[in-house]
Order: sequence, then C-alpha cells, then structure tokens
Amino acid sequence: MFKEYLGEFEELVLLIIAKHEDQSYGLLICDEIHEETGRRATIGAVHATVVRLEKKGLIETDMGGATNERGGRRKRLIRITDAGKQSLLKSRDMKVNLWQKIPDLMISKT
Amino acid sequence: MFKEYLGEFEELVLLIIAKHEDQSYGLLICDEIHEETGRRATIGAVHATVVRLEKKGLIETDMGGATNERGGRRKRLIRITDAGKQSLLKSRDMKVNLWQKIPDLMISKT
DNA sequence: TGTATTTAATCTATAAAACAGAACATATAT
DNA sequence: ATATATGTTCTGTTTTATAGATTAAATACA
Repeated sequence: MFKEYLGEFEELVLLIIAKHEDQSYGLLICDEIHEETGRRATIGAVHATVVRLEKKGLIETDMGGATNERGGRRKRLIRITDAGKQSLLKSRDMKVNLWQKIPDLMISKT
Repeated sequence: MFKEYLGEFEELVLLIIAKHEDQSYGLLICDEIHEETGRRATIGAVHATVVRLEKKGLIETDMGGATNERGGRRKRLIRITDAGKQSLLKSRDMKVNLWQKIPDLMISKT
C-alpha cells in the first residue's frame, strides 16, 4: 500500500489545488508553485505527484472541454476531495501542535 | 546533492529535536513521534533521517557520557543548529502563507 | 487545406527520502 | 561471568521527488 502521510511535495501541490477549488491543472500548478514559493518545479515532477495523489483518492481529475483561448491541448482539471482536505488539515494540525511545544529560543537572538 | 527542502519526515524529526533543545537522541525521538502524533516510526527510519539532517548541517550530534540510569549504550545527543531553525521557520511560513489563500470551503459543510 | 504556433499532458529514467528490522555495542545488576 | 536493558549502526527495499524530452490537441493564418 502507499504511505499514510503526505510527502513534502505532495502537500505543496495539494495546497495549490485546494486554493484553486476546481480549476487547477498541471501547468498552472507549476506556475503557482513558483509564484507562491519562489521554487521551480518541473512539469514532470508535478504530474507524477498528481498521479500519486489521485491514486490515493486525495484528488479527482477529468479532461476539460475545448478552450475558448488561443489554442492548445485540453486541460486535465483537478479538484481536491474530502479525503484530501482531511489529509491537509491533519498535517497542519500536527505541526501546529508541535510548534506550540517548541521553546522560544527558536526565535534566535542575534 | 541533496534536496533544498525538508522532507515530510525530516521536518517531523527536526521539530521533535527543536522541542528538546539539546537532549534529544534516536530512541527518544522515536517515542516522541508516537506520543505526539500517534504514528509509529522505526529506529532505522529515524536514524537514517538524523544522518541526513546532520549532513545538511541542520543538526549537530556527539556521543553522551556514561549514564547514571539503569544501563545501556551511550546516547548520541542531538541539537538543532541555526540553519535547522531557519529551515523549520521557512517551511512553516510557506505553508501559513498558502493556507491563508485557501477558501473557507475547506472547512467542509456536511 | 495544410502547416506553424501554442498549450498542455504523458513518458522514461534517475536520485533522494522514507522505511523496516536485524545485528551489534555498551552499560549495569546480580 | 552472564543476563538484561538501552541504544546505535548496518543492510536492503519501497516510495517520493526530480528532470526534461516527447507526444498530443487545439487554433491561427497563409
């Protein structure tokens, strides 16, 4: 079976998908990762992760219709599932809980 | 080279280490992961991660002296470095930022 | 019509992180 | 001495993460 917890990149991709409600797709996720975090992910990395998230039931996808824009291939539209939301919340809550137990020295005095 | 970002498990282990200031060690981390999250990690997984974190300069370790407890081998004591603290803060800030942009529908209505 | 351009997914291969548990080491108690 | 407790280190495997080349499908326009 697959892992019970979201990997680091899986969580990032899923957060971006959650942000876009149900109009997310591969290349957009790629761009958004860069805009939101400054980090460059390749389309290959994003796609592999999307496949994995779908297998785990954390997202659902289907091919969009023809665009009214310039041109190009149909998008694979992505939306987060309830299980995906739960997974994000669980991950967040776990870390919030741990941060509360870390002493203040974390805010390093120079 | 290694990855620029903390992996999911790396972050968890580093949070536990931060919590313990400078009295952390392998088996304790193992136990704490279970107590804090309910999740069972093996000592092998923890140790491999400690080695990785040290290579990355996010923690420092050295062997402790003889214990005054029951018995047993010396502990490898672990403490987080400034780079480690920065890494945790960066990871947290990135996610806090993303969460702020996720619509309320995340809190699912039944 | 047909060919260039744009947009985007899919495929192939590799590296890094996560995981499991056996083996080994080093204390103390008796 | 040797049993027991505590803890690290080692070996091997699976899952995630990464990169970028290739393929596909739509529109524009000559």
